[in-house]
Amino acid sequence: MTDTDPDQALARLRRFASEIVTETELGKRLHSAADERQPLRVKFGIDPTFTDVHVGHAVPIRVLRLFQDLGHLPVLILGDATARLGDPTGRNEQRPALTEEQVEHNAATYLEQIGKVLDLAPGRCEVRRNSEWFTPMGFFGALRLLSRATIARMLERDDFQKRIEQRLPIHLHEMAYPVMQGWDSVEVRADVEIGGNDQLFNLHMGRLLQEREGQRAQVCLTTPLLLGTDGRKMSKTYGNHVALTDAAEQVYGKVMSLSDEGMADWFRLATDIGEEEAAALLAGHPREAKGRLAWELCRWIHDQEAADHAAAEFVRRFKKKELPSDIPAVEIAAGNYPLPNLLHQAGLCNSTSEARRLIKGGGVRLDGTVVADVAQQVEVGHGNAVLVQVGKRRFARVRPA
RNA sequence: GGGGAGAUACCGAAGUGGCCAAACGGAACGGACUGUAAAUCCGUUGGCUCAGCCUUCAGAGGUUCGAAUCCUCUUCUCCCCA
Repeated sequence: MTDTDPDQALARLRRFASEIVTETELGKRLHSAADERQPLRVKFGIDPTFTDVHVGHAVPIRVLRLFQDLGHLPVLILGDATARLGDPTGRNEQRPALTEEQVEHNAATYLEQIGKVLDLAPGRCEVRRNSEWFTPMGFFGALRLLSRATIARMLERDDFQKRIEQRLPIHLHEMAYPVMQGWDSVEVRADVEIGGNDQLFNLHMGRLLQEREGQRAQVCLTTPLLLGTDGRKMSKTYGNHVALTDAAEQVYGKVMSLSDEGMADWFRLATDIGEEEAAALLAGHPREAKGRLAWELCRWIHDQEAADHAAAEFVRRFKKKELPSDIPAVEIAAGNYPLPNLLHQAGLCNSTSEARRLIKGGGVRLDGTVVADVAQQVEVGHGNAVLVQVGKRRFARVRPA
């Protein structure tokens, strides 16, 4: 335990909270934890359904980090059991089932990435997998657990409600999801659970189940959902996410294409910049503010050097409209190619048809000049690398293999 | 167990014998304008040896000169009744 004043701790946590159930209760627990020198057990669960953790996921993890810095104990739950089922939250269809191998692989990559935000050292953090208790539970154990929730309660969730209205299938096992997540809280005796604000229902389920088990119901702290590059909720499914595995240039570029409206949230949730400084930045030119934001994100996900480089590269490419300094080289068999085929072979387009369309649309440059002729022949021979550009972001130097 | 409706391209959704590679909308991509923002405007959106050809409308068969459209079976979903 650190000696941070509990009231101060609460104030710092509030920055990330969209809702706290209840704030009074959280305050009390922070106080009693300090008095008894007994860290709070702060739970956060993440299902290893994909290979990348993105910045949106990282928000609750940052809250976990904050709790950790305040001397509390994060309990990170890798939902290897729940991942195989799939969280129906916000879904209008069932998720595909994952195999055990996929889940294991994803779990490993998740831990590595989460380690960038949270100190995972034993003693500083507890990492659990929920297969630990769900596997031995057995069918009847599972039924006993499910008997604690009702259909009516589940139907309060509007994602289920919508699916019913739209006459989409809802499978029984999908209803099990919130109950499983709630049971995790019972198993780890969570004092607090963190989650995105779309998780509120699931977090409440944890309270309910804990009470039935005679435990003190956890405090729920939800964080606002970070919006992705297209203004929708950040999600891998939408492809609008900034991943913790993205290269610095990608991170910088993606952040720069955020909408202005979303910026304030990003400053608050994804950086450590203080409120006043953030307000000052936001009052200035949005481009400057966004540049700072992009730089901060790069520094966080990579390091300062990478951030500086990404910033310089960005200016070079989009302000001065120069070519990027590192254009990937692509080798293909030497020969004379019709332009569409060249683009396809070099991997810049998915098909020659797509290449033709882009050429007709004026989106293709050869050695810096727009080429609108579909029939253009390009010689790929010894010594002469051809600089090919498709749109604003796809570049390659094509040379013979 | 019985009855009814349905499965169309990335998604939503028209089409119900030839004029359908398939309306429309969303999304995406390219172009213009910019701050690689948003908004707006224009274009594109199955593949190819590209003014022509080839493969698509849940899957497998069938009818027909010709099928996304009709018939049979299969798989999946929704609704109603038991």
